[in-house]
Amino acid sequence: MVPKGAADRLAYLLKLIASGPPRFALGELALRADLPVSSVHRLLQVMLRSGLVERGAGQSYRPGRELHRLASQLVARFDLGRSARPLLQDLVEQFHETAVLCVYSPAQRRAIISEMVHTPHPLRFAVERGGEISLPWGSLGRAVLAFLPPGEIEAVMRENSTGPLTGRARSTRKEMEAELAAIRVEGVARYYDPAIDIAGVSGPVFGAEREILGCIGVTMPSKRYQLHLEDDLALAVRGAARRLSEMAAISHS
Amino acid sequence: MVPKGAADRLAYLLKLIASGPPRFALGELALRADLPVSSVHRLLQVMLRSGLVERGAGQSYRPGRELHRLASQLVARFDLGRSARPLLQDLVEQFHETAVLCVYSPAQRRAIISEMVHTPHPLRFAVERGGEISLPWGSLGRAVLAFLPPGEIEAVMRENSTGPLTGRARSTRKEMEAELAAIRVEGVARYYDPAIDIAGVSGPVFGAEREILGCIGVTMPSKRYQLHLEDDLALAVRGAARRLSEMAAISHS
DNA sequence: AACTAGATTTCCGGAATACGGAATGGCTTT
DNA sequence: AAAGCCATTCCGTATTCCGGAAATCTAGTT
Repeated sequence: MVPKGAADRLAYLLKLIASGPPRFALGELALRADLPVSSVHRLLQVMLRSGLVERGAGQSYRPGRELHRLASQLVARFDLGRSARPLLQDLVEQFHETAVLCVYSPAQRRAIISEMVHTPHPLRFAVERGGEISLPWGSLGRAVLAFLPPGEIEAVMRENSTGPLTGRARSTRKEMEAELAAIRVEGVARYYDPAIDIAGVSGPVFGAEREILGCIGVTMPSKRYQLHLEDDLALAVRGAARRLSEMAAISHS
Repeated sequence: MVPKGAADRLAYLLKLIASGPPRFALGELALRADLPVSSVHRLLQVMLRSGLVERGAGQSYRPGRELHRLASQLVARFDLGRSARPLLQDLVEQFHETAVLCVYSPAQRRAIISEMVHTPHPLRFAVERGGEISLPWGSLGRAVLAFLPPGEIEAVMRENSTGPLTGRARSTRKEMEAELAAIRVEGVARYYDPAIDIAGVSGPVFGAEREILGCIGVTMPSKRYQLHLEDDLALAVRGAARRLSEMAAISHS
């Protein structure tokens, strides 16, 4: 479960630190990491030496300036969230429904809501930045799932066997594969489930080498789904996703 | 010179990768890192496993999605460059001279230009994002240097013994210490050197725990320096730097 | 001020892993 | 089709890592 070997563990701890609080204690980190305190301590010494973490007031640690510098360098090259924002705003203006950007994390095999522009409608979903999206359900998840490498799809399907909202068993492997194939052909994932009053359309976003980065989607109560000219919506969503993919490709060339 | 031990080397390579090209080859990285190819290869396997790097087309490597995710998380919490931008713009509007944000990298003991808003004047310096600032010279460097821990100041002074532009030896250790003390008292660093036609005023920017993050400064040809009401300029620069420090502190609490 | 509870830091022997030169294997190019 | 280049694997050695336990340190309390 927990990584073994100094290098593996350093990478593991870095992720925990980046996603953790701005100040943390040794013991607390050891607990989150599920590692012996002395081992975490030794690795923190390494990170201190390289500036990736620093000491704070009292006896606390914090992400270091070198880590922030490293992050800035990467984000300066291309910031998916920032680039997506105007596209999301356009979608909301056009359809008056909530538009979101999801980013996919291959290591955790999870999709996370990264950016979001809300609909003006008072009835909307309580999605929030940082919220997790289940890959096998909903348009957002499936827009990503459909474009994962085959082996990864298998793994995701094994891990998530029941739905997060409905709790009911998912469709069979075969049905699902057919649905994903359809998504690959059309270039967007549609979802419509009156039972839980949710609907949406999402398009995949790719990186410079056509690896999947996430998706752009528009979600709404299923009641409002029919009101839209569905093909217009699908066209616009696919267009936005493709534009974003192009921007990612250009910035990495 | 090059780090030894798997964890140290992983941190070292991560920095090289983040600051390197968006696609790279094993051999190339090994060369930049000054490490044996087989050692770099082994460490890249570790990073692949954790998603920090990924394979690209052909046989190339690239920064992985996990690394971008990690970077986004950190930057989302607080983005110094983004927060500084409006402050820089205000300074330029007010004084019509180039305003810049420098960030300090403690590991390399260097300051780098991170954000910049140019003066409308046609005569201006060819400073660019990513350009290095020598710490012992100029207002930008000294605004940072003055607020480093004593041991670090010593180290910087030992490393840089001659100026980058003038090439002349720096003032004595004693003189320099007096100048830095004055900067600490006043809260801004002033620089005025007609010999190389450069002048500027800079203020230090601190993090949540008063560690120095960098500085905000306004630079100009020395000819134009007298035209400004110097105290107004110093006051405005110090104000901007303090505002930015407050923003950093708030976002990390 | 002295004490206590909690945390961090150091220590150390045993074991696992990192190390890197050299050989192999696989792309890409001429 | 062949050659050159680069990535990958192999393997014996030696170094580093590992983690429980002891020693220190810090902060809070009596």
